[in-house]
Amino acid sequence: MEDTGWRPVKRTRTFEDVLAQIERRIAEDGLTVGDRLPAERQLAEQLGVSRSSVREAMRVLETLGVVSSQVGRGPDAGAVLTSRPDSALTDLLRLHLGLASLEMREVIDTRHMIEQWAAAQAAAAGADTSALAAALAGMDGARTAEEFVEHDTAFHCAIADASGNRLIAAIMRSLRDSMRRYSVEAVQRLGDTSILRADHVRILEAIERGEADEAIRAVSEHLAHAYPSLFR
Amino acid sequence: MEDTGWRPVKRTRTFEDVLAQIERRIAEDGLTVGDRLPAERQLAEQLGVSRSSVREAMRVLETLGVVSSQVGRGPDAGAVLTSRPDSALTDLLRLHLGLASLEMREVIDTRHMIEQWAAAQAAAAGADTSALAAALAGMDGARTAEEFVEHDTAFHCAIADASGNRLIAAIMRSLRDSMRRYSVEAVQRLGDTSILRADHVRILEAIERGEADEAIRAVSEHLAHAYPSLFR
DNA sequence: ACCACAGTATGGTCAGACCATATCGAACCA
DNA sequence: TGGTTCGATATGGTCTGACCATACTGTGGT
Repeated sequence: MEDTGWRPVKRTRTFEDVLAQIERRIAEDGLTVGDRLPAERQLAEQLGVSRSSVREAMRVLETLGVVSSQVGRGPDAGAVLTSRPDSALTDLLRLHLGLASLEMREVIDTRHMIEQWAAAQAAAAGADTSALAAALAGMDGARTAEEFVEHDTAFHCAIADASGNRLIAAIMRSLRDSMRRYSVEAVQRLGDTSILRADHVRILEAIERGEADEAIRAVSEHLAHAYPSLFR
Repeated sequence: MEDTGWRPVKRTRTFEDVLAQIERRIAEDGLTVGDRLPAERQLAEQLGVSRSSVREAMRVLETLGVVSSQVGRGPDAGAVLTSRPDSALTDLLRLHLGLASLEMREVIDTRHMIEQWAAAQAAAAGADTSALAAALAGMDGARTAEEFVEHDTAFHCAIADASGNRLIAAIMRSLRDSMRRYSVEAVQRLGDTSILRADHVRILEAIERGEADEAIRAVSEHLAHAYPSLFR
């Protein structure tokens, strides 16, 4: 017997339909950050699906950092459109590192690339360096490796922020978050952080003076100092 | 009356607990790609939660590209650990672009950065260029802008693959996916693709000859040709 | 050795209930 | 008039239990 009809190669799950509908509404209605989505029950009725399916779609959107759900009542309750790609990227990196489908080496190389680029951009753009100086001061006051790394992270994320590219900045934050433990160990192994401090000052001054090439060199040498075992 | 106890500042939802438990088991049991998670009902019973909560956790893991669920019965059924960060990143970018919380300019600048780096790495590592050549041939045979862009994407992703860094490669694929429509329009506006072809050949040869600096220059000039409106 | 078919484990979906939380609003009191 | 209290209500969070669709498993017959 001949089979004239098509069989769908890939089933479409209900929550995927819901996702598509929500995405369509975002595009068509021009929704943006701060706007509210309909309530779960309402959305379920509108789309003719169960609330469970709507909830699964919400979970996806929340995971991707696109909505944030609050309970209760009032203007702030419900699912609100947000823009938090950072935690999504952080979760992504952490889980894939945990699965050993990514290696720390790859994360650090990526960070190296981003940081050079961001420092050069910041220098070329004559970016504000007050956040960098503040982080530097924080490192000077740090009394544990954890504290030091916290402010060190702030310093390097501030460079990414200064580049003016929000995607780069988000990736940078996620990279730093996911390698935090590793960084603490690296600082503890290093013991003396005075070399790192000199590197930071050099980076800061290069950006302040608008010297992009020098900023790139400074970043590169800084990473070689911080993670000597990874550089050939 | 004094309140001696702490009130949790942030409620913990059940599915977040489930996520943490699954992540812990992945780490403790050393689970990796290809291993199976317990069935939803079984997991729910083990953790003392409802199946709904387990399912919401699964949806999150699936969104992050860490598990893949198949229905049915047998060794391939159920939730299997995978490593597909690409679609997660693609969804992330697409949604945030849709919310106007990211601009195409930022995506293209990021691509510029990655591509320079990847080309330099590939050149320095003496990477295999057969995939690049194949993509080049595909572009020559393309008869529509869509077809051209498809092979063009393959070419540039092959550069990222050749860098040997899977994180970079995944980001590259996502960037290209999310800017696909934009690329097609750019090619249509351009009309003649012979300049792009010359650029591609130049990039390919630079990588083959191991000339990292020339590869960087070639990539940079190529992007300036492809998106003239974005370059100062 | 092959094939047909019932059994079963799996995810997918639904309906309906109840809970916790936060606001709103009306009634009440000063 | 102003404030306070407290019930109503809208929201997400969770659970239960059912049923469906799918795809393998095993059994029994040929």
